[in-house]
Amino acid sequence: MAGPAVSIRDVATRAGVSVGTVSNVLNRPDIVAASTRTRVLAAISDLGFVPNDAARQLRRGRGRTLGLVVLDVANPFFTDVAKGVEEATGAAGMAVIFCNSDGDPVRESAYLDLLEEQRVQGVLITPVDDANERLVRLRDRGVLVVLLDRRSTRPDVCSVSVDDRLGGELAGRHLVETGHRQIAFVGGPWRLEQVRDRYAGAVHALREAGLDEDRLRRFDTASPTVAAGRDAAARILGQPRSARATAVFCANDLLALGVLQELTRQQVRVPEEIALVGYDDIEFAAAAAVPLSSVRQPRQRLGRTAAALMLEESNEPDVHQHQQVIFEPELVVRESSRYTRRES
Amino acid sequence: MAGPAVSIRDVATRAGVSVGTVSNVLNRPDIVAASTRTRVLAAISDLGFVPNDAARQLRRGRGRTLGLVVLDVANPFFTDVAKGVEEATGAAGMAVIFCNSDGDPVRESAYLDLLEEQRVQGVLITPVDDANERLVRLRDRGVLVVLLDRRSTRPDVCSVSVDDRLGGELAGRHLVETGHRQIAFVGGPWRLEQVRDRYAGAVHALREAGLDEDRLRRFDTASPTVAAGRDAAARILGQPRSARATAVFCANDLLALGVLQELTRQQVRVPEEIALVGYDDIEFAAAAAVPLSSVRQPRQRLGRTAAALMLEESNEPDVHQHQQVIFEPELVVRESSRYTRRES
DNA sequence: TACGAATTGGAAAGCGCTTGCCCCCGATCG
DNA sequence: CGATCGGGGGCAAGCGCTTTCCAATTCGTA
Repeated sequence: MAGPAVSIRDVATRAGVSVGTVSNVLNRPDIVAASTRTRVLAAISDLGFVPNDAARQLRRGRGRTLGLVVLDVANPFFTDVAKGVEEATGAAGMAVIFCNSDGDPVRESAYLDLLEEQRVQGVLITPVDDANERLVRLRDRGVLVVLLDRRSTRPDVCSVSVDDRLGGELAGRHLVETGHRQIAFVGGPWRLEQVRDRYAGAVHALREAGLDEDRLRRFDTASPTVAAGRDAAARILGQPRSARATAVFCANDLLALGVLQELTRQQVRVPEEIALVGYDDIEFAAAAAVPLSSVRQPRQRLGRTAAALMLEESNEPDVHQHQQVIFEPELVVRESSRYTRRES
Repeated sequence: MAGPAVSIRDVATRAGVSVGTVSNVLNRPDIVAASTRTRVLAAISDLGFVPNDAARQLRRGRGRTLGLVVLDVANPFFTDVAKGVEEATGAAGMAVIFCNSDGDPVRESAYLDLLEEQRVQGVLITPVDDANERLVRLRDRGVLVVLLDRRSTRPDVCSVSVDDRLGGELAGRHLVETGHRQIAFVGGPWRLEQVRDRYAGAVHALREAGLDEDRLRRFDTASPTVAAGRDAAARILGQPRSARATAVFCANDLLALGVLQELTRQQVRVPEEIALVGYDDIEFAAAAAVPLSSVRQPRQRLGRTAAALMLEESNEPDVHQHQQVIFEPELVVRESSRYTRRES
């Protein structure tokens, strides 16, 4: 059943050359004479030889894979980021080990162990919390680390992120300008820096408009998922009518979609009774029951840039400058917040 | 910067034992005396030793990773499948290399090469076409192969799928029963067996009702995405009113969401003017502008089962029986098709 | 024709780990 | 009390590949 497992030696024998020469054909084809090269290549394809990357990696010290650790595979935001990463790495012939921490520090840590055992070239990660200690240790061992969707606090670690504070501000300002004075913020877990920053941005927008910051009421969620969104909406609707928010700003679109579902179920009209703004502008936001206003992030670009930074650091360590790339988000207004409230 | 790369030898020295003993502590702790074991363990943690999986793999012949090749990472169907896979493999301490063929045979093949180089234990794959030849070759080389969301035609290859024909039938029958006589089928690329089977199922439902099969009109799409769905809807609406379909059955929910968007944009009422049924029942289907009827598949279970099959074959080759697992889909009726048409 | 330079390919030393084999030593048995 | 037994651990041979160092061959040139 299991084939004969052809190795570089078999190729060498068949081509009538030494093992070293075959290796050269594989890695530095230019230094071997054309005639020998074709002969070796022929032997390779005759035998169906596929080099063993483990052996290569063992010899070279580091492999051709890199790890990508995200908070949630099921979140389209992250799948788009992953696409960007893949785009950049695929071109460089590298494999991506895709890990899903699910926002759980324990799982995150387990995956980091695994990646370390694999001797990956580097790790692109959206950390669950500020687990910098663990990441610094990784780096000290020679594993490149690039923070994804999170600003690095250390000058010697690259990061690619989007200005979440600004995003929060855009959303907050938009809601204030359309007349809202009681706004609910749905997000969580609070442990996530993204959530805190988006909240802070919204608070800033309120202050800027001369409003008291307690106009923005936090509804924490256990996770950034559709189900958690439905749950949060139920809590919001549980408030006495007079104190109830007239607008909801969600830390991501999954939550917003959940909120929207629950509001619809309870027959609350969006945006007339409650306006809604999400975050990420995932593809499904535009297709929602009420097309969702959302803060757009350059998702694929985020991934592509992070991967590029890593590859650069890996291939040209001397040229490479550590940097914190920050993109700007952009507010996309759709139905869900297209209703201007009379001041009350 | 790069740390001292501690190897098993350093651990051995520090613990005052031989390299072999350290290895034994790692792999067969029971055969090592308790006192030695604790000493070694202490050394390991003092030094922060992390075993090099490449070396282990080289020695053992095969690694602790497996490949998962899907048609589209951005499709929630596949991310849910991936979650199932991860669930099963994570428990077994295995890593998943997540690959995205994007429905492109070339990319698929490139990823297969890569996985082969990595000497993965096995590959879980939703093949782009019936590229069985390539997969059989893989198998002959000792790489386990399990087909995912696709029925295996060979008795010696495991597969886990959902009965797509039945799914198509359920959708078709439902539409026929609610009075539709002109139905559009949106799906593609036609190359995908899933698409063809779902279509065939719907055709069967028509026949069963004594209707001519040309009542089901195919609108092929280049890809199973939201954008392609919008495009297909435009084509459907381009038909003369009299011949225009009163219902659309889409080969997946992404397409259905796209169709819905375009219909809404052109102010065609769903379901009154045109009813809509999707496939997969992704989470976003229920949250759509008009909640989408859809054929539900046990997504996570699909992934979990496939991974379990692979692990079983890997760990207990003698016990293992190759099998073709087939789950049954289920129709979930929501707003988008909840309107019964008068016969015309 | 002959010498050195340049080119080409071979030999061999590991990379870090697993594992079969063997040895040592204290315990058990006749 | 000597021979036997068996558990614990050391030794060393590679796994498949890369890469450095050299030897051999070829070519250009005087």
